Amino acid sequence: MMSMNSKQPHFAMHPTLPEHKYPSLHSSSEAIRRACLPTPPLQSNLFASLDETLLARAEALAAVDIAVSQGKSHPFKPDATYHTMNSVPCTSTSTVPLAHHHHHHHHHQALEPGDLLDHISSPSLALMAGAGGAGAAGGGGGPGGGLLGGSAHPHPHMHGLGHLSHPAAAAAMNMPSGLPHPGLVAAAAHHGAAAAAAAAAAGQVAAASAAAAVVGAAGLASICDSDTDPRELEAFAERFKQRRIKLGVTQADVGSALANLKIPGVGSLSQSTICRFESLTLSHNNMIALKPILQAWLEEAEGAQREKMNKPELFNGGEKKRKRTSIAAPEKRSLEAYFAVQPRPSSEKIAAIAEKLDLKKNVVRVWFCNQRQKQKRMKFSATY
DNA sequence: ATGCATGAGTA
DNA sequence: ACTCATGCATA
Repeated sequence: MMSMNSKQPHFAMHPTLPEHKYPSLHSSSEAIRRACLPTPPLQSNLFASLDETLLARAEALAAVDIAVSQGKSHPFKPDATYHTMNSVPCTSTSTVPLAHHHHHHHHHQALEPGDLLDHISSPSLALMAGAGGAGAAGGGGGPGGGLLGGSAHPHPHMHGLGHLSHPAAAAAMNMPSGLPHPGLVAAAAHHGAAAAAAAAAAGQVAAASAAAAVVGAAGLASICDSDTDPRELEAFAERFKQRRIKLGVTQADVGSALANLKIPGVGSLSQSTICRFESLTLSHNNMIALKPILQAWLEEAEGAQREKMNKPELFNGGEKKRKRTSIAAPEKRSLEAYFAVQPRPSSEKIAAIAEKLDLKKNVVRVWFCNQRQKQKRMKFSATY
């Protein structure tokens, strides 16, 4: 009832970063991408009118899939696992069997910050938080290792970066003309002040200052064209990974060590995010936002390493685990079929699909959201 | 490495 | 209700 809630992941204490940097390179790619992926008005209209037909077709396919798979190997509902979170009761037409609330907990996986943090004057230790521990790169050992978030509280969620590039992305995506305002954007990209101004104009004041702070404090290079060049990003990602490995630190280690950089507005990141950065499976803007930070860490870590090596600290951790919903292959194929005809189904359609597939509406909705996000990932941007 | 999920900020 | 950045859990 009063579940204080286990661990709301994000805290988002700070807003976004307003970097509207639009190198011609980038914008054109984005424009192209947008022109291709999203359904043009024409198609939209078609769907609007033929929607039922198409949907029916997709459903038919889905139905077949389901029938087949059910006959083969799909005796139970895919909803087997359901996370505890407050995943909304979902008025799902599905009977909502029983979401076993396995309640929350408080991640106390972190070690005693007070003790350690008090001593982390030495960069090596701080920057390499838990290095040598988990083999995240090998298979996952998540951040369970330890989060020395700059924050002293139990929640390991200290997204420092927050939504660094929201505005930029949003602006980009919402710019139907394809080519936004290169001038303004470009300028913003080159000057912190300009960026702030531009952001302010856009209504992202806080974000602007945050961005400026980040750049300044870290001594990170200002956002330049080269930073937005996909090829540069790719090259950096590769260099980063190699040097990271050379340092003997895992992706998870890097993520937690970021908090020790003490860059205003920058907290720790997960192994997932570091992994995605290295594999370019993040949005273009996300890559651009993270690059300077990871670069700063890399430099610090390398400097600290040759300076001195430290003794390992122990951390513990370990608490609750939430379950992850797993959508069975047949259902997934059906969803893909629907997605093909309508990437953005209405709430009603989502509900209908959910019912047909015997999945919770929320699960279906999220699946579509994630599917859309996937299309936008750098790797497959096909912009270059 | 990736699938499913949360949440802030927006529209 | 969506987008985006991110994360936990897991293959």
